[in-house]
Amino acid sequence: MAVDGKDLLTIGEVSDRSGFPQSALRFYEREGLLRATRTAGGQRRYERAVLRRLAFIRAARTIGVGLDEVRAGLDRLPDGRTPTKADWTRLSRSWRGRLDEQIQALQALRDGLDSCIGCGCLSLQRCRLYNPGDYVASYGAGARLLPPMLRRPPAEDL
Amino acid sequence: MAVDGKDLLTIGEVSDRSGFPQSALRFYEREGLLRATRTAGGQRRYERAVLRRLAFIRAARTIGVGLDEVRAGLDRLPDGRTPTKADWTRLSRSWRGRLDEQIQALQALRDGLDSCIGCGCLSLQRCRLYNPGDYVASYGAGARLLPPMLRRPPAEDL
DNA sequence: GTGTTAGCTGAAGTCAGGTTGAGGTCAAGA
DNA sequence: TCTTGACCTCAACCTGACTTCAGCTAACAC
Repeated sequence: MAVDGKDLLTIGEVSDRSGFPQSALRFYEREGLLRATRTAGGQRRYERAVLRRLAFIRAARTIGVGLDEVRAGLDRLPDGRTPTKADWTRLSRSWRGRLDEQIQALQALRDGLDSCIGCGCLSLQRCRLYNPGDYVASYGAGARLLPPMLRRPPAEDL
Repeated sequence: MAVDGKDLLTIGEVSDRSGFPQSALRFYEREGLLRATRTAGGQRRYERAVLRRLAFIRAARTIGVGLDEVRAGLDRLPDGRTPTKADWTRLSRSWRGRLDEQIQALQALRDGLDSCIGCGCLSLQRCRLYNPGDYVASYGAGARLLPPMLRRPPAEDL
C-alpha cells in the first residue's frame, strides 16, 4: 500500500473509501473528471487527493449537478498545487443559490397543488399544477421535476 | 370534428389542446395510460375526457411521478363512469405529502451545505452533504436528487 | 512458482421517457 | 375526383450516468 513513500491508492481502496463502484471511477476517468497514474502493469494508482475530488463529485451529484458541469468546476481548480479548502469552498458556494431556487420551485408547485386539492379541477387552462410558472414551463413539456431517488413506491391511498 | 353527435377529437386536436406532442400521446397509449377508439381507417379518436386524464398525467410528471405510478393511479379510476372531481381529488391528494417530503429532503441538503461552506470540508466522514440522511442515502450511490429541468446553466462564479 | 484476488480493456447493455424517420394511408375540402 | 394535410406503424435512435460482460493480465501471499 505504501509504495516508495508516496502512499498511492488502488482502485479498490478508492472504491471502498469513497463508496463509488470501481466502474464509476473508471467511467469518471474516461470522462475527464479524475486522473490516475499507472503501475508498470497498467493498473491505476490514485493520489489521496482523489478522495476529496470524489467528495465534491458526490456532493454535486447529490444536488443534481450534471457531470459536464462538475467537470467544468473541477477544471477551474488550480493546476499545479493541491486545492485548498478555500478552493473547494469557492466551488460549492454557488450551489447554495441553486438549491434555494430548487426549493422555491417545489414550494410553488406545492402551493399550486394546494389550490387544486379540493376543487379537483386540474383544469387545462387554470390549474397551476398543470400550468406551472415560467421557470418550470420553459423547460418544455414532459420534463421531470423530480428524480427517481425522491420517488416513493406508490402510495396505498392513491 | 362533431361526428355523429359524439364530438370526438383527433390526435392533432388533443395534442394542440393538451400540449403533449402526438408522439407522446401514441407512446402513452402503447404504455396503457390512454385509450382511443379508431375510425374505420384506423385513425385515433379521443373522447374529451382524455384531456382531463392528460392533465393528471402532466401534473403527476411535473412533480416527478413516474409513468408506472401514474398508470397505477389511473387504473384505480372507476371503470364504467366518467371520473368525477372527487375521483381526481382523491388521486392528487397523496401527492401533497410526497411534495412535502421532497422539499424537506432538499432543505436538509441545503442546511448541510451551509455547514460545509466556509469550512470547505467536504469530509468523507463528516460532511452532511457528502453523507446525506438515511432517506436520501437509501437510494444508493450515484442517484440523482434533482432533474435536468431544475438545473441551471453553469454559474459564472463557480 | 503457484494460486488467489484484484485489476485491465472495449463493447455492449440498461433505464426512463420519449423522439425521429421512412414509407405508406386516410379524410375532407374544392 | 383530386389533392393536400393529417395520420398510421414499426423500428431505430436519443440522453445521462453508469453497469455488465468476456477475455485477459497484474500483484501479492505463501
